[in-house]
Amino acid sequence: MEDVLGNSSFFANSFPLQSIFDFSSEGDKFPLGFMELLGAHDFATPPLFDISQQVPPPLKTESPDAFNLPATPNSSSVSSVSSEAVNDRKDDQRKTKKQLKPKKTNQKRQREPRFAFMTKSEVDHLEDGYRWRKYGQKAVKNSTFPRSYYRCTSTSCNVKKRVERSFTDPSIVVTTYEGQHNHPSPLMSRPSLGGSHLNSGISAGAASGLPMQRAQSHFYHHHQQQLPFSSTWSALNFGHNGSIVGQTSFKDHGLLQDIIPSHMLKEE
DNA sequence: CGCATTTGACCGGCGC
DNA sequence: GCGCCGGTCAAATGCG
Repeated sequence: MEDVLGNSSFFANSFPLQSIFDFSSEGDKFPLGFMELLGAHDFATPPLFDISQQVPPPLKTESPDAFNLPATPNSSSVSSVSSEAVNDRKDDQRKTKKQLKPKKTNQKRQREPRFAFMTKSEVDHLEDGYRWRKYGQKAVKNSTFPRSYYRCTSTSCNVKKRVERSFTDPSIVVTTYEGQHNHPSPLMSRPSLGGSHLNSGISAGAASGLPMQRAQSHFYHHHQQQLPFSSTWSALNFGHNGSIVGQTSFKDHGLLQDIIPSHMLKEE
């Protein structure tokens, strides 16, 4: 499971993404090309394509910056802004659920920043250095494949991810991360996983607590940090025949031209 | 025995 | 107001 990254990486379909996350209404294509989505550019423009389509800007007193880092690595002391909010709400919800006590939280559901990526893989659950527990599975509308919901097993870490196969290309797995790890990867110390590139690459992120967080800001979420993206991704060992679709050269259009539909590129 | 997965039920948000 | 849908819970079950 080492040399999987060479497994024909390319920006395969972009349509599945579009349909899945509906960045924009179908008619309008992307306001930004996929390149921007990947953070290849500095998109200073706000939520043109928030995958969580709900971004309620004025609801909380969170500045975009605060939103950017709901659970900062340093604030792993848990009590950080939005992540905590989510936790509270969930806890509340869980408790009240059985007792049918509908406590109306006035505020809209506050979501963690999310980012998604596509991976060409035969297996659904890709190894990304963290341990995940599956907590749900749902059938996806317009797709024959179910969507699986995972949560980080680390107690204080409420990072979630959902995994589903692309409807249009079953060989592609779409993984959406939500939230940020406030702990280093539990698997990093495992020698078995310690591919050299994994170790070296991920350590930078892990040192700060979260390898994923960097990539996160570069992806679909509209807040961004200037951090090395590709190294992070390559650092992640998406084992099991997995290869990040689009991990490769996004600095120029190269591959993209072949794969991304014209309407994507013409927007630039 | 402890942990992960499965799966049906439940809940809230949203569109009509 | 109602129904649909996405997301989550938690009991039951499986597995190492």
